[in-house]
Amino acid sequence: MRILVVEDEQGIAAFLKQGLEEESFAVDVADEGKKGLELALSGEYDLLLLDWMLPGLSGIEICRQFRKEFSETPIIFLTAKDTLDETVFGLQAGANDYIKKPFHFEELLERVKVQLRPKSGTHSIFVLGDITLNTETHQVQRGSEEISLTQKEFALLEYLIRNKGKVCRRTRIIESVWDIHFDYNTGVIDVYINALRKKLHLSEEENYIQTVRGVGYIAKEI
Amino acid sequence: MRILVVEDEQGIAAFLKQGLEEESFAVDVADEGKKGLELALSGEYDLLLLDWMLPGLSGIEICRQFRKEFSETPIIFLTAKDTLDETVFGLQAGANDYIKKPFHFEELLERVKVQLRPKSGTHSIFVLGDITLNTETHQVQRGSEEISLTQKEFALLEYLIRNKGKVCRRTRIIESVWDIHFDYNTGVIDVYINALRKKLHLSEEENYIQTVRGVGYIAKEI
DNA sequence: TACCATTTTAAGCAAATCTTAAGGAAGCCA
DNA sequence: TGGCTTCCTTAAGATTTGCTTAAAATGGTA
Repeated sequence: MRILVVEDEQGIAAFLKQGLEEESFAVDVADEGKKGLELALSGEYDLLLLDWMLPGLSGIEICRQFRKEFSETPIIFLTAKDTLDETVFGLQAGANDYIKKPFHFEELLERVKVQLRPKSGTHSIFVLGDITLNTETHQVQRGSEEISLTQKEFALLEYLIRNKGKVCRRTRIIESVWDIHFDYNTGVIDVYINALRKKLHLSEEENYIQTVRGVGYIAKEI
Repeated sequence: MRILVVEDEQGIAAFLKQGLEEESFAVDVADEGKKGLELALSGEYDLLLLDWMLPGLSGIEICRQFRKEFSETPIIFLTAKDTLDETVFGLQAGANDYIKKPFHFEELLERVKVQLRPKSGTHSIFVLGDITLNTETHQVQRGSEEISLTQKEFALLEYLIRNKGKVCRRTRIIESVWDIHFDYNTGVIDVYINALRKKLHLSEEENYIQTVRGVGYIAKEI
């Protein structure tokens, strides 16, 4: 799941980025309105977090313009206390929710998940064959055996399982898991796929993670 | 735990009643606004589930009136998609959460539990293996040995044990225990984890507080 | 004010993790 | 089959992260 944060206050932006990334979202930050809209319109994001007051373009203006192109992507506003009354306009402009500053991260996360749920089903347990992945406890099991994965391994496996049955293209993987949007001529994915297959003891017959030559990989029940 | 459901659609009401009763809640249903408010004001309920659109009194009106008498009892709204924008007013009127229709029962249950947690979780003694933590007396014991902790140490341990079995991400910890809601760049957590492990004499085998690299820590029975 | 316990910062070290690179294997097409 | 591309595998170097310790800052109290 990719989230765009448009926020000019460095501290808040960094805090959001880190917190959301710990919840295994891929997060990009724009510190200014025009840049924010530009990124948003790329259509790569599953959710937008917009500050209300922004240099360049205001949050509400971004919201309006963005809604012309994308009607589904949820938008959440971050509003300061003294502009709270105006949030009605934000909701009229197509926002889905708003959060008062200062906010608790937990609350924000809740709301983010609420917005994303109908789309992705933010259940914390994912299953692939006899493999289970729990985002709450950060545990992975194969049958009854507990598998210890590193951060990146975990993120990659989560991405694959979330997209179970669909081909995951290398570009998308590198974007979502590594947050790299350019120049992805690197072999990291291969290395990590290899590590996953090893740690999960995947054999020829139990090939839950199959390679699609020239395209990417696919996680499949067999 | 008693729950009042105010909902005019028979099907949904029955569905909720059965589901919640299976979770061993005591559930009453009102199919109309006035009756709902009347029952609610009896003060017998630990939580209210209010439909947004109701014959008689609207959900939001019930919410407002009810809040005048009971400021603590949590209220959750059930809102249809097309009235979603208005839920803001619900939250302003004193609701604690809202759920979009159609919803998954599991999701609703989760939210109900979240709302009831602060009340039901008033147990003052928490246990982790042979460690006990008493929030009332502010005492911690390992076996029969009394462990003397500082405030922060205590708060951190309490947070970890309250979330026993779940990964506690660093951002969350810093929020809940240190009350820092913006970018942090500090090693305090490490220092305090270290202090806890020392004071509790945690060894390799009795590793009740495990680190989840790149994410945070997890308190675990072994 | 001066003392003490507590909290926070800082820094060096160790270890896990991430990335790169390179040689070999396997798939694809003429 | 031969040549090309893509993928697998491994290992070494680079980077990040967490542990530990000590010293500095903070805050309460006599």
